[in-house]
Amino acid sequence: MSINDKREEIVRAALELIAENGFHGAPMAMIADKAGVGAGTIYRYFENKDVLIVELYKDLEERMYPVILDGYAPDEPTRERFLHLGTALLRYFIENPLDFRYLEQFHNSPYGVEHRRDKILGKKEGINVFCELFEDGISQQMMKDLPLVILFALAFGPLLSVARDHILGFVILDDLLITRTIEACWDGIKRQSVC
Amino acid sequence: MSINDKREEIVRAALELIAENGFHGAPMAMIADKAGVGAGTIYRYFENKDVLIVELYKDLEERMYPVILDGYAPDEPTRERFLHLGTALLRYFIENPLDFRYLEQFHNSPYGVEHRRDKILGKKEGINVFCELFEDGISQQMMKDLPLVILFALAFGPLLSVARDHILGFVILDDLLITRTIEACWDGIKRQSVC
DNA sequence: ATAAACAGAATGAACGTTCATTCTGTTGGG
DNA sequence: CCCAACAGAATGAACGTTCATTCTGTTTAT
Repeated sequence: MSINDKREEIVRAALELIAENGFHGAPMAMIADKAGVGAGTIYRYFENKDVLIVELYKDLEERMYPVILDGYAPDEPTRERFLHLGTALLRYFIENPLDFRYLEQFHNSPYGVEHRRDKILGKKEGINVFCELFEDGISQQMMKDLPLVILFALAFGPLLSVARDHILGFVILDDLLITRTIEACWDGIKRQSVC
Repeated sequence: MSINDKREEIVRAALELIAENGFHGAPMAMIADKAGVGAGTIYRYFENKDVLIVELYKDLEERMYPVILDGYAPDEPTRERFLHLGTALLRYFIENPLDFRYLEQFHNSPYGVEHRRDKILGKKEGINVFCELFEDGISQQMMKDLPLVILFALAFGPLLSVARDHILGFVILDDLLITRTIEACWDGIKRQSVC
């Protein structure tokens, strides 16, 4: 097994165990076992458990963004761009339930809050596509004039909920249902025309 | 201190510590300390930590429902009923951040998933008001004809997100913003008229 | 006086991390 | 071409800490 394979195995094992059992249901010894390495070996690749957890998060983000942005055309109309991103994101979560569960665990932990604070205050890259989209939408008067965080909540809150429901088996999302859900999210953020 | 006071103190201490630090940042000894009782005393009131956690959850639910249902008129139009419930819920979370944080911790833990499964499959009471509202809305063709879980996600997903953002200080929700957010949620679930 | 309620010390299981040792592959002198 | 010497990767038993829970002696109420 090459060096990269070994790191890869550790990361994969950690992802699986943490996604399924949470941070505290994934002792280092168990991760080592599942990865097929000795307990001490993990520490040759990651300084400690916290570092492993954060690195794994970064890995996931890097894997995710290209997939979501695949086929994304910044010159399409706002609505189409939103539907593209929303659909891609929801599909990614459904097709990669381990990734989704891990991201949830991470976001609901102290790591996640810290990370979130950095992103919102310090404007890290990555979510920029989303920010731009929303800022465009507002300035074109296509979207409601609400603070960005609220637009994010309206757009992605439901998305996370339905992804979780699907993964836990509370609903089965087929293509039609995915489309209709994302369109409903759009209805939430779009400026309602007077009828 | 009467017997009920002592139980009350334990529950309050547990709520505070778990809401702020998570289940694993709230050791029994610390809860005992904060409650002003001995560590062993907790076990006179709760068989073990799990029982304490679940009982605390039930306490919160019982405290919450009356507040949210206060002033709720089942004969009002669907839209008004939805705005009432949504606003009341969001307000409750904002005014009781400890309760909110605890509920989040709970829902994102194995306890919560279990509980959720029971509710959705076994139809426990409590969320019935919400179910009725959505079923009404669908049959009156006021709401989109989507599975209940998805309507729930569209309605409450954003609500949880903004509550969290407010509590973490990422946004400050005043009365106007609360109203506009809930109205946006309504836009998400309501049937869009053709323009 | 008695028994229930209580506090906090004691207990043992579980965990993250360390480190002395083993294993593995590479180098270089003959 | 061979193998002795070596480097550093890998290992897992052992350590110290933390925690839920239990035990024990004391206090309190009746």
